[in-house]
Amino acid sequence: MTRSIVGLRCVRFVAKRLLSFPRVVHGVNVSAVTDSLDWDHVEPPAARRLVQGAIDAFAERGFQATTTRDIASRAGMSPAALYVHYPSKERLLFEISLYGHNAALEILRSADTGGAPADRLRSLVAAFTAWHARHHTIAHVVQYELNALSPEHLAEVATIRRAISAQIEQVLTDGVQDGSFAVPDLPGTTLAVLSLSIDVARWYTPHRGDPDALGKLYADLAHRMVQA
Amino acid sequence: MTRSIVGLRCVRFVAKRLLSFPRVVHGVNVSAVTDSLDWDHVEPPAARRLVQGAIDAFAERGFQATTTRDIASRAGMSPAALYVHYPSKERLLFEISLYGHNAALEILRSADTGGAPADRLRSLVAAFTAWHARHHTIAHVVQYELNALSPEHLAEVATIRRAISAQIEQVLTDGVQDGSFAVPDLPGTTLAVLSLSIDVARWYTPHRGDPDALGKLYADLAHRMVQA
DNA sequence: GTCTATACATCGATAGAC
DNA sequence: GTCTATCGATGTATAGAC
Repeated sequence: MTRSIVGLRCVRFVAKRLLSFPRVVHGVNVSAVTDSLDWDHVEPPAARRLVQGAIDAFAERGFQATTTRDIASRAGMSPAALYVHYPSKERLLFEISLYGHNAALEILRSADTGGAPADRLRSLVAAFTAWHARHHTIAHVVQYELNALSPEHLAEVATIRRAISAQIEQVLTDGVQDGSFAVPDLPGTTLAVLSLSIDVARWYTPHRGDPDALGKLYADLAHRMVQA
Repeated sequence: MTRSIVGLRCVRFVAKRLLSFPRVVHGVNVSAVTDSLDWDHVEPPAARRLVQGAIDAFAERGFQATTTRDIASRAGMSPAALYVHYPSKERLLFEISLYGHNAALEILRSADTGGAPADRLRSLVAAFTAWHARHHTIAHVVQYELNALSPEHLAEVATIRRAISAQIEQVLTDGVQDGSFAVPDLPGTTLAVLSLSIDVARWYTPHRGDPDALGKLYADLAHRMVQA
């Protein structure tokens, strides 16, 4: 008896998964929109599916317009099941935003391999830009859903954002010091360089070209903005 | 009798206005956030107050998180009164978005006064950037609430957006032609120049400096990005 | 850990008096 | 053209069975 119930449940679950993937919304296939960022650290798999569904939904409609029903449905479960894994919709956003911010910072840090300031800047901008293109879905959530975070959670990601900004500013400072850069307004130019990459998350879609090629172009443009 | 009722209403109305202005939200005074863009063409004044309240609310919380009650309250009227002037919340957004896009395009066109491509580019970028800073509230709505528009309304503003893009691209094309610019990737660089200015609407607040000074800085950076 | 069912609040928009 | 009152839909989150 118990076995048959379990069996029925499994079948039902599989059927639901098959029915819900791929999904077509407004004529556009939005299945597996979530990019290749690793979410393996999220356990159990049901929680991971929720995170991936939430990223897609938040990027597509925005946090406020996304319903918990939508997120749960993308993860192949009922609305109530969401609350077993996350205490609120906002908490789900926070987990995504926090991990996304850390991933972006890590990309920047691992791209800063030393050498001449010009080479470092080019490497940083190329990596940061390509990340925003390649992971445009989560990048969109990271950059444009900040005001949906609670004040406490916002403060936490703001710390990471300051570290990201500091990473760029340091390279510009070094370049000014050794004379390879001419930067009249250091904070303003730092923000402009960041802006260039961040705004990619607003407009990028896969059909707009290769992320690495875009990174190279933007590295070029950023370098020209500051070179002496 | 009739007179006394009218009198009472006027008093009540004035009292409501005094109570609702200035407003403090989350410890921040948000009164008269709406910038100096002319909304004199919106008649009657009640409709104008709705537009101004909606701009502030949309920029502050986003379209989806803004309630019609909030908009009406900022305009000093009841929720129902909104529907006398606008048939829906989305229509209010569309009016704002349409006028904002047209204003931005007009700024660009009037800044393009001829001369050398370098001077034209600097003038365009300075004006477009300063506009996004000075009118950052409506610019935020213009740039970041597009997906809340109906498909038909989105198509209409998209036409204006293409004209804005074309204006920048033309200057770059002219500069390449006369040899003053070196632009390997014309569409990509056009987008990058636009990005720089547009992203201002994401981060700008009045305490971050003078819009015109920012415009000059960005004109400089954009020029350096493309000069031969 | 997932389900069905639902509590409870709030939203966009409407009805009808004045 | 503004109000009060409210409809019907929908949202987040919870209760309790399994």
